[in-house]
Amino acid sequence: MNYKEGRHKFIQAWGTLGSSWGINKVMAQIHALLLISPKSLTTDDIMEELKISRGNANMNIRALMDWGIVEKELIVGERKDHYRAGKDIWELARQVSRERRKREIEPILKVLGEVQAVKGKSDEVKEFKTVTSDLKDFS
Amino acid sequence: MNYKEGRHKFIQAWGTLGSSWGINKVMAQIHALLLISPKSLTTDDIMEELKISRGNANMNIRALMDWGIVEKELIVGERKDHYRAGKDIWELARQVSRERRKREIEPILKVLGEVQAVKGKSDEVKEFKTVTSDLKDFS
DNA sequence: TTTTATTTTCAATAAATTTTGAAAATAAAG
DNA sequence: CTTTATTTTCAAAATTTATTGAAAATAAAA
Repeated sequence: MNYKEGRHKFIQAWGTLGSSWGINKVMAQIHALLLISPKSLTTDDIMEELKISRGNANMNIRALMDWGIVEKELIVGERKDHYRAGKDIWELARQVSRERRKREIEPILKVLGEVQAVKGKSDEVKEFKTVTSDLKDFS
Repeated sequence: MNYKEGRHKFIQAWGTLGSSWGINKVMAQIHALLLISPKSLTTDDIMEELKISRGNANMNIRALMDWGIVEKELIVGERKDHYRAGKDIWELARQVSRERRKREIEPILKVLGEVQAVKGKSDEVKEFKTVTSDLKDFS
């Protein structure tokens, strides 16, 4: 297999994986591209490689930076911004899990806490409190 | 807070959480409803509670059964099928993680294995092989 | 077998999400 | 300050995904 084929295959697969985990496909693809790139890339590099518009590229790069998994790199003598992704997979996993906790787990924990205040002693209410409490402990 | 409010709040929150993890909102809501229900429920119960169509209910119940986290329960003397969800949260987590591995992780592992066959010894190729190999090990 | 109840399917529709592209904003160079 | 390069924004369009509802299929009862 040549490099171009392999790269394409990997980027596509990473995009698909992202989709099924609630991450925008292009966002995952940009991340894949930066991950395997030895050099940092410009918005134009990314647009060209993934055949996407400037707006799309810009928004998804921004989202990756908000997630803390892509950074701007200043290259002296260059006008355009360059971007790169950290190569440490464990650190990546740690950061993604930190962000998902903050964005998605904490809100549900809040709800699970709130609904403990439900009044009543019917079977329905007992089951409800048991399950929501178990979920809270589990998280 | 009364039971109805609490239940509604929990079901909504569980649906939202599902969405952001790539699980259909209604599928997550049906699961939430069955989780907190002391008795097994019929398709009509679910339709009424979540205000969804029969087709939608049916398809998502089926999907939950395919995931192995909801089961049919036969009630003697009743025509309609009844459904229930397991209450053990750890077992639930184990089952979800087993299914996601099978459906989503295994395909990407396959790709990561395949792309190791890329030929070349440029920096690009070296970086590509290092990163994809690290990802494979990590998974 | 015929009738009635229930479940399943799936084309059409609706809703949600993503993508584009061009204008506005910002930043650097002349 | 003016011009040019670059980035950002966002309404409109395109695409993807979810939902409906009615017909077909299946299963139980009469």
